[in-house]
Amino acid sequence: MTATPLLDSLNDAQQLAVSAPPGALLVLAGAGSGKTRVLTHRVAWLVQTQQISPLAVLAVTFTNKASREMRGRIEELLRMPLGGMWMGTFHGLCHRLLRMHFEAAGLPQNFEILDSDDQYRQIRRVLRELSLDEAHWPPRQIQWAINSHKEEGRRAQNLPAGNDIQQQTLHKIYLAYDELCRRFHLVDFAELLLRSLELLQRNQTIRESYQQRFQHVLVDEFQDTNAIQYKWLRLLSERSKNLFVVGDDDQSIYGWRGARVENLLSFEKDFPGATVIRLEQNYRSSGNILRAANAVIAHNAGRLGKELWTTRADGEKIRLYAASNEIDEANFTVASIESWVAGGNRRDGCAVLYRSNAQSRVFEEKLLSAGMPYRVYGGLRFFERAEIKDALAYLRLVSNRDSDPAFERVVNLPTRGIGAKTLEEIRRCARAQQISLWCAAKQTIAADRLPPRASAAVQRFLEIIAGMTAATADLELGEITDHVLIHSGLLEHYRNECGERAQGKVENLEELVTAARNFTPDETQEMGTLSLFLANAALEAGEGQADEWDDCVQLMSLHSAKGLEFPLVFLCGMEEGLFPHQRALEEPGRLEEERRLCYVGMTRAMKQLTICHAEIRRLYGREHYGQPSRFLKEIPTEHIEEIRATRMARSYTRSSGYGSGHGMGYAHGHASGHASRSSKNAPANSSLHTPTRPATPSATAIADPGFQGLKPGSQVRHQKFGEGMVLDLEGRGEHARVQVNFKDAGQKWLVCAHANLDLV
DNA sequence: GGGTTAACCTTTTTT
DNA sequence: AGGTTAACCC
Repeated sequence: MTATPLLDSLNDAQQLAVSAPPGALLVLAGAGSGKTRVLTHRVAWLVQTQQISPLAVLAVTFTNKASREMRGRIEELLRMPLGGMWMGTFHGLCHRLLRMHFEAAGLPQNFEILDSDDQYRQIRRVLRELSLDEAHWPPRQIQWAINSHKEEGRRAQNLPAGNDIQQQTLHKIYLAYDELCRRFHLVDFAELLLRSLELLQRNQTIRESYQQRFQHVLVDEFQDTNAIQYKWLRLLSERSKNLFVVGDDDQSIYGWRGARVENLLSFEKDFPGATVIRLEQNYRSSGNILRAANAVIAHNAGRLGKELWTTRADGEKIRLYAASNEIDEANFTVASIESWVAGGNRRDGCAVLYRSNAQSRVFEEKLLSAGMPYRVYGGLRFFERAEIKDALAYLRLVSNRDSDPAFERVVNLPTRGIGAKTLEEIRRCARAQQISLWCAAKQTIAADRLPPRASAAVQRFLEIIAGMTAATADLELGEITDHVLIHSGLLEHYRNECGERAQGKVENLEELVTAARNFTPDETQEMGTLSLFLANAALEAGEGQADEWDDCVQLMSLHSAKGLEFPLVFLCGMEEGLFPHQRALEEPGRLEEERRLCYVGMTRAMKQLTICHAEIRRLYGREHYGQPSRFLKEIPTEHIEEIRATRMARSYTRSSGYGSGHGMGYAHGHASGHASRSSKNAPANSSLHTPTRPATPSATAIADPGFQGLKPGSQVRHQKFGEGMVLDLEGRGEHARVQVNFKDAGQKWLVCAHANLDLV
């Protein structure tokens, strides 16, 4: 028994962390080691035993979901509501700061949040205004570049103009974009963070009041923080020095979007005297799974170092299945799930994990034909759907007519005779006088610069908006939304659209009214409920799928799986080029992140982990010969059991929809399968399929004279590049190409007809 | 203004 | 391959 019941249910390391004395503290929390428990108990402990007011605590997470869950759990522990405690995502908290101190932050009170889609549109608008060709200046890349700058804290004004024309133009676009945002009161996601940081940096009074208020700052998923988030945290905890961060360098999988593991790796250096506590006891996975995951992650260099252990039994070995293609892979997976469910287990205990979302389709098809309910994570979320964004745009105009993004979006939706010409005229007027599109539209009509028809159409649009504003002034949010949907003509527009999708859109719009009716702002401010609703829609896009099925198989990318756990996990598509992803192989330093992703995937599994790879995979209309992922070779063989397909269960051709699966037809191999595992390096030689592979298109390609008898695994010599191994083949005849990994020259695609390759 | 065709892109995702 | 988006034509 410990001093407080809060600590009773914790292990030694967890107790140490939860009851640590004030100061900087890093909890290195391995997968499944009770990270969330430590965070929630820490807050509860501070409040309960240290007489810290919840108002003096700042707790930061990365997702709204995590934040909600954490709040709920702490409230449960304390048996009291945490009402005024500052707890939320970085973006949510920064937004709150900016709303409260908009003036000091140099923002108008009615600033609007741009989500990435809105931001993309604005960038295109800037490109248009600068007369830059989108083909040469891809908006996506510009968006990425601008966000990277902001996330590193670099303002356009402070950037050097750059040496080459590329950099100079980018700089020009960045400047113009920021100017546009300033002019129209727009704040993008990165801007929320940067602006908030600058507010604290520049305004001493505000800074000190928050530094004084927040006696304890706690951060979840610290390995995912980017440069400004880290600065923001340091600044806020500068006075109290109580920064409690929880993270796992081995689960850092968002480096590609600006997250800096370095923040975690150098924590002890940045905070001299900081305590580091390791949580290494894993409560999730059985021994085989855990040791295999440990072995894989051990291949990474530059780790803080951690080795998970468990008191659990070894459990089942990791099942390894070499599928002939992605269809076979899906059939096998579905069959396995079927027998698991037949054994009385829940479907939602099964997860199919993959590297890229494109892989989900085959699984969906097979699950569908097996009559197995499933749920795919990822994809468009509620507030990101086009029809919802249309409706929100109307609401935005009602709340603030000067919102240009909203104006652009719905001025002619449903179509009301306002075409590109008319719009261009209005835009020109707006640009020339630095006024909003709304004002420009008014002026354009007044100045009689439009043909009568167009003029009348614009006039009608302005009246619709003005009419809605007047009519909804005294209504509740739900009724406002309802009114706007009807009087904008939007609902009618989607009702008239035919097809299944249109019906879903109408349903979504109706759901929006429900969402609006149920919306209760969690902060009472001078801002109208409508504005808060709109800000909330941008910050919290809602669940990926509207209807959450009760008990269904879970399909998701490895990234989405972080933080979750399932008794039964399938890790699919474990092939070189797919996982680790080709793009990751091309960029230096990305391989380790892929390995961490693999580690994350493996450690999701509690009872049984199945890893699949396919010898041939059709992806984006091409067929690829994938060698088994290098990560497989990093798993000690004693943790692996190979599953072999009996001939009958195998789906050899793509067209046969054979083998919807009956949980039969797969034979369990034993540890003796090591020899054949190593043979997977040269899949074409595997005795399993070579003799019986029929003339699939790919097999034809191999027999094609263009390939001169090359196949994956062949050793070849090139006059210039030297020796190498064939990785992949595609196309046929004179267009046939071959991918070779040369010892010295690296990976290259060559046209067979010209390459003059010699078989070694 | 609506419907059709052609070009395009396709890692991972939250806010 | 497949889906979306942009240009294009009536």
